[in-house]
Amino acid sequence: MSDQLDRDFFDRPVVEVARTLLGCVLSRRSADGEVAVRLTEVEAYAGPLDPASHSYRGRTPRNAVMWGPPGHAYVYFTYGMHFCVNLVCGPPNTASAVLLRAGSVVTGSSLAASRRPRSAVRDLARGPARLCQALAIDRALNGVDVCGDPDGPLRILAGDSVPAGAISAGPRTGVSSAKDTPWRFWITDDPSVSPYRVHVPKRRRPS
DNA sequence: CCAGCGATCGCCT
DNA sequence: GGCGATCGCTGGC
Repeated sequence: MSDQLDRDFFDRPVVEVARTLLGCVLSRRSADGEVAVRLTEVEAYAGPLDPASHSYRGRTPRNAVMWGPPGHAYVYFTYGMHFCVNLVCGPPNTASAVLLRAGSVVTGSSLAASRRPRSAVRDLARGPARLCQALAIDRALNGVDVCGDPDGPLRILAGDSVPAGAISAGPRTGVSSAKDTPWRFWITDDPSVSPYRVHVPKRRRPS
């Protein structure tokens, strides 16, 4: 078994944290059992100066957790049906966070599959909302400490370190602003990495 | 107060 | 590769 990361891990520049999180393990324990994924794809969001960040327009009730201490989960609801999970990074009060976009299931694959019955194994946590579905992450986990509580419902654990040469970088997915900032990181050629999609603004249906 | 739209996914062709 | 589902945050009025 691997050790839980400590708070200091997150008290660093967000891009460095993002790269280092690749290969680490996110474990979710619930009444049903445990599901854990090895992280294969992440994105860095750098706080109020980053136009793509939820904290860009300042503190709101939704993003309040981003201004809290590092090493906590920021869970948000989007598109009227999906949850996504971030890990808050330091230094404190910089409101930066890493979005966890994809992983491969390493523990509890049958439980994960029961939560996503139509999903192929490689797709169980392939995408930020699928990852939350496979791990049963929802609003109830917003703000939980992932590195300071060994008995917590959501923990981040050390994994095999990923060599720098095995990491790719590119623009963040589905983000309309700052598309020249290569702050999406993934393990090169890993099948659980989500397909890249450029942001396409939606047109309203003509009446 | 409320219209617009998003760090998406799954089903359809 | 296109499109509909579905809801709460945000900012403009």
